[in-house]
Amino acid sequence: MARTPSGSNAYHHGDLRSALLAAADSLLEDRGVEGFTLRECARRAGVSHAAPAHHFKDVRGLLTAVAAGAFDRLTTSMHDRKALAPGDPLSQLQGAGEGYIAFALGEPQHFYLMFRCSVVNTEDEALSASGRAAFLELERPVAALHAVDDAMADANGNIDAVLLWSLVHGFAHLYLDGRVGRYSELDAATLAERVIGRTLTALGGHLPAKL
Amino acid sequence: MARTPSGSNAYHHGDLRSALLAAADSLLEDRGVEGFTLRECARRAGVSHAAPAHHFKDVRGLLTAVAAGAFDRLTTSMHDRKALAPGDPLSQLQGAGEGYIAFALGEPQHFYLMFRCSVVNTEDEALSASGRAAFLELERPVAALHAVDDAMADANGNIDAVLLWSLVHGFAHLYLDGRVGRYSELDAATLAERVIGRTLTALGGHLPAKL
DNA sequence: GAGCAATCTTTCCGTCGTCAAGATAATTTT
DNA sequence: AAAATTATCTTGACGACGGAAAGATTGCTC
Repeated sequence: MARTPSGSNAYHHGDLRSALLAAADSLLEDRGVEGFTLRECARRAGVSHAAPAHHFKDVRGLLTAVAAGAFDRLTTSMHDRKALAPGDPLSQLQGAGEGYIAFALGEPQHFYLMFRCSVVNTEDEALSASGRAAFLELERPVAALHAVDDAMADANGNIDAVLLWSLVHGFAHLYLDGRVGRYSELDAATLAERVIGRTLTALGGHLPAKL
Repeated sequence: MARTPSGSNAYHHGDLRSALLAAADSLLEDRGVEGFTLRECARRAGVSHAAPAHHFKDVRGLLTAVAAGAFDRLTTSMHDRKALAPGDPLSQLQGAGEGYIAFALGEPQHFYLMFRCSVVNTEDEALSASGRAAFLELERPVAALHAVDDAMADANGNIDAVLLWSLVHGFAHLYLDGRVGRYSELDAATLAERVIGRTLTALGGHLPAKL
């Protein structure tokens, strides 16, 4: 198993599946989703253009696997930021949001891919599992916040999760498109930190009544 | 000028540019950005596959024009909603946000296209003008809100515009991806209304100090 | 060691975007 | 009004793409 140490075997690469995923990652980073090509991916892996079909049904299958891996890294990014933050729900939410945006800015092409449902097999088991895991990182602190304040939970149900998720998701997309940069001299991370912070303090200061 | 009334002239369609734009609109709606094809577009316009080149440099040029038109309709959608709302800045913002999302849900494929910078010529003059006009519909009420409350303007600068824009943009994308539907039995419009409403009341109730 | 399954290559097909060259219609010039 | 010019559209070609089919090679199983 593992890879054949016999140098360059024309046949039976040994771990072509992993090699293709690595090639796909670098190709995606270089050319973006639109410039992604199955044949170029095979070329980078040093293999014929029909080889990937034996490991992934088609280009969609390959990109689906790439997207699943990216979701896992998104989860990690959010998780890491939360670990550095204080334990209260608001700080945890701030960390999760910043982690979300940090991943998007760090791997823009992967981030695009993950939400391009027409390019990816949304019914894939691994992909949807990784997707759910990622968003749990954001939803758990929201639930914790509501647990602290029952009135808020009753009044707003799961609105807040959707709200914060929309916020960081939209910010990431708009910033990557270069549509918010000119609005501020702040760098992306600082701007994101303030946008999330302002939202959370507003929501947090809005616990009672008022709606 | 205008179109030749002489029925089906093989040559000199008369208004092929408009016909191609119409064909592109319907094709985009049917197949999405990924399924969009210049040849199929020409087919729908009843013209050879090389004809579009005389009116649009390439497929990117055609899609750029389509995107510009879509931005104009986005502007209209926001403008119309604001016209129906009360005149106070918060209500205007609520209307603009709902109009933004209403457009996205009504023309999802066009909405996708507008923000797919790798498929569109972002340096196109008409496109960027239409884009700026659309976002002004959202930014003007924010400025009005800050004019009412100077302290807020000083403290938050243009953060609020980025915040609200990110919110509606992210919500639209996530809802279209089917990622927020299962979180609520509410239909999209109602959910959007509540998300925006909750954000605005939180921000509005957060005028003084607190940061 | 023989058969079998998995893996990879080669070849082929239809479609794509773009280019070049030719044909036709409208416009301008003379 | 006729000729020349320009704009518009078609046809045909090219290379690149994704995918399918068939053949070659290797590793696994019995």
